[in-house]
Amino acid sequence: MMPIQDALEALNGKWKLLIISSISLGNNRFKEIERSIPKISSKVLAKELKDLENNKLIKRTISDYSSVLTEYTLQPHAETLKDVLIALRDWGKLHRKAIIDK
Amino acid sequence: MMPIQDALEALNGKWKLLIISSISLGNNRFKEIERSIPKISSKVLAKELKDLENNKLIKRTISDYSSVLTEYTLQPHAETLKDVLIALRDWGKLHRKAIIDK
DNA sequence: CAGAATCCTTCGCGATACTG
DNA sequence: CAGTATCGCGAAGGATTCTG
Repeated sequence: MMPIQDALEALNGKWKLLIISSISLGNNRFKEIERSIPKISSKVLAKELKDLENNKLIKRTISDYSSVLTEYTLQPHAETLKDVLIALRDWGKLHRKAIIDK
Repeated sequence: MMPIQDALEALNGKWKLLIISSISLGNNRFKEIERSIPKISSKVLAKELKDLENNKLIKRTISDYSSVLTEYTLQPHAETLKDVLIALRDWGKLHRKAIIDK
């Protein structure tokens, strides 16, 4: 039971897994991520990115003096989350069939 | 992306997956579930159980006129969530090692 | 572009007490 | 036992504006 609780705590909120998924799909810039996730605001995105960075799930790299080229990449530790994402995505499809569509 | 969002929406909050996990471990009565999840309150549990029922993830069965024998069981549709739970639990262990312990 | 600042509203959730 | 009823706080999140 406890490991699940640990995981849920690190991934709390409705955004973190989506952000990780987005980055893993090749969106590495702030605006790219923002555009890839419908309805997220820049404020929330900034905050979630910090959380993820603190939890060592992503890495922030500033490769430009003017900070216009900040990039976010997954840490190895987040790579292992892909199994979760896959399972979640598979279930999401089933769920949509079962509930949302009729 | 969207299926993940669907899944996250159905499983929102920090309790639903824990509840499903608990039921899958054999806790079928209200009090059993409550006791198995540290820190959850009866109010929150009642509300989450309703949500899960509405989403057809669990089934509520009253087998006594005085409602003292209510039981909660997983719907087939929730069984497919076990892959998510397994992935999450595996990752939770890693995460604990990586972050929480030093 | 990549955010920070501010203001404001909603909501998850806890605490406590009560009911059939 | 299996919940319901109230109260209330703090955090999450939306909208908008601003900055280097």
